[in-house]
Amino acid sequence: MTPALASPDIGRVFHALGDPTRRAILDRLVEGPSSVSRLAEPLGVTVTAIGQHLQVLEETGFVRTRKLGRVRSCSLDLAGFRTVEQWAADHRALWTGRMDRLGDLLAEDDDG
Amino acid sequence: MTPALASPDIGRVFHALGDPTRRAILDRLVEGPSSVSRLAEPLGVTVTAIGQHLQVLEETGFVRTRKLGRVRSCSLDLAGFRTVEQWAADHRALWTGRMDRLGDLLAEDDDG
DNA sequence: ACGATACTGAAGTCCATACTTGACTAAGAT
DNA sequence: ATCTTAGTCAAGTATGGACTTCAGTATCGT
Repeated sequence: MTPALASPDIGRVFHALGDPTRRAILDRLVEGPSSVSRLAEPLGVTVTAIGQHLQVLEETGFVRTRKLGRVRSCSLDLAGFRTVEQWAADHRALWTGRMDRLGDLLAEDDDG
Repeated sequence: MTPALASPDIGRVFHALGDPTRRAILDRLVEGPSSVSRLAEPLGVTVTAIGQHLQVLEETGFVRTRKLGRVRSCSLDLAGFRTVEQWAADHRALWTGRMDRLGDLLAEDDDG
């Protein structure tokens, strides 16, 4: 629904992906949903730290969580991923288009 | 040569894009090459700061610079952009594929 | 030669943030 | 009821990084 450039904060999205622990969480969630403590286990950090990362990942659309009993189940959310893809699509036209035109211009200097 | 997932420092690439000043530099360079001081002017930071950002952007493949006389000419480099696109392509298969299978398995309830 | 311009390097400041600990609540197990 | 497990909240620490100033170096204009 939200059009490409209306993406609220692409900076927060990139910032979220800039952290190795958060990327590790996402890698783990590709395998399927997980609880907070099971996410923490292999990463060598406390569950508190994971909770903080999860908040960032939720706010940026990479993770969705739901609390069932005392366990919080975390799963991938594709919204954040689509934000990145949309950014790439927008900037592909902008960046490569401009670069191609530059190439055209430089190649055409025999055409007065 | 090296396939997608071998990209060593995707973290550095995302970190580079996470900063608003660096994204502003890239936006400016879409218009064409620029000197360091001309990049600094509209951004309200010192040329030293721009120089530091340029180093990050060069190391992550977003900017190429060449020094001509006393002026450093900065232009867009598509390598960094392609790194992001490649990451998106790899994770599209991984993420959406897995999500689709999950959807098949669970026929899950969808909010939203 | 002289001054102005364009940048660079070292060093320091300051704030964001990734992490911790410890006290707490809530839910399941016995 | 009690103990244990799963997670949360509030502070606090500490390291990284975005930025500055100041002192250079090199190049250009006159």
